[in-house]
Amino acid sequence: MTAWLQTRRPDVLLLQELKGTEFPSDLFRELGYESTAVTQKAYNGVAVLSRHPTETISTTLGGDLGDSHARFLHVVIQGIHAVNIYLPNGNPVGSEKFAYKLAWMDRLAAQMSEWRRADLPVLVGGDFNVIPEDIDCHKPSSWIHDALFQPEPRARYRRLLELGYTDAFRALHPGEGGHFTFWDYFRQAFEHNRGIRIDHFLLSPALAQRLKKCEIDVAPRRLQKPSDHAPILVSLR
DNA sequence: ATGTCGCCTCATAGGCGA
Repeated sequence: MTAWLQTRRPDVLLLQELKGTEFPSDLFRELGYESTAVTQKAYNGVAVLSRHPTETISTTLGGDLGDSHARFLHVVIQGIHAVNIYLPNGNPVGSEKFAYKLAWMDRLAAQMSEWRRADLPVLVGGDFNVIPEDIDCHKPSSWIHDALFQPEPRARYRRLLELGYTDAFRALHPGEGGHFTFWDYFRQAFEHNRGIRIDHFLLSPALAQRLKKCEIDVAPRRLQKPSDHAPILVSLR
């Protein structure tokens, strides 16, 4: 990951699924990045790395004071509200975890609606754990029983777009299938490009106007011991 | 149902979440 960081030198990097309480801030500082991390033991965890000064606005998603999962981090960097999310997976369908996912998405919609009312320049990025459309997976029939593909989370994802947010990748690549950000470790899924597009950047109108480029970098997925996700990059004017 | 990976613990195997 540090090799990738040094090669690509993004201004900002949003990380999800830290899965531990240790975060190597010193390492990233040596590479020129300040870091803000929200962690918990074993599960979840999100962090923002930035080459520019970062102001932390919130480390929790509103709407449920009893929710202690480390899944949300809202910062401001160079006037842009960058919100890093690790949206609940929700499997198995119909479980308490599925209900938590839907409730979390309703809370996110409420928050994103507020930001729209205030007309803030907002970028929400991260692992949404939602396959928005059929073209965002290699074969819909393989996913019909999965929480990431259910009508309810997909309707809630569309609701976020209806609030006025732009799916950065889809806006620049309309109708293009075969572009994924996640492939299972099983059965050589990556080698066969049997994946899903679940990591997204949603941009408020002011930032959507500045959208220049959005690409998925599949190269890290080919390395030894890779993450099951590939990074998605967005460039703004 | 299964496949793989990485974390955790009443730990060196099995459960859990992905």
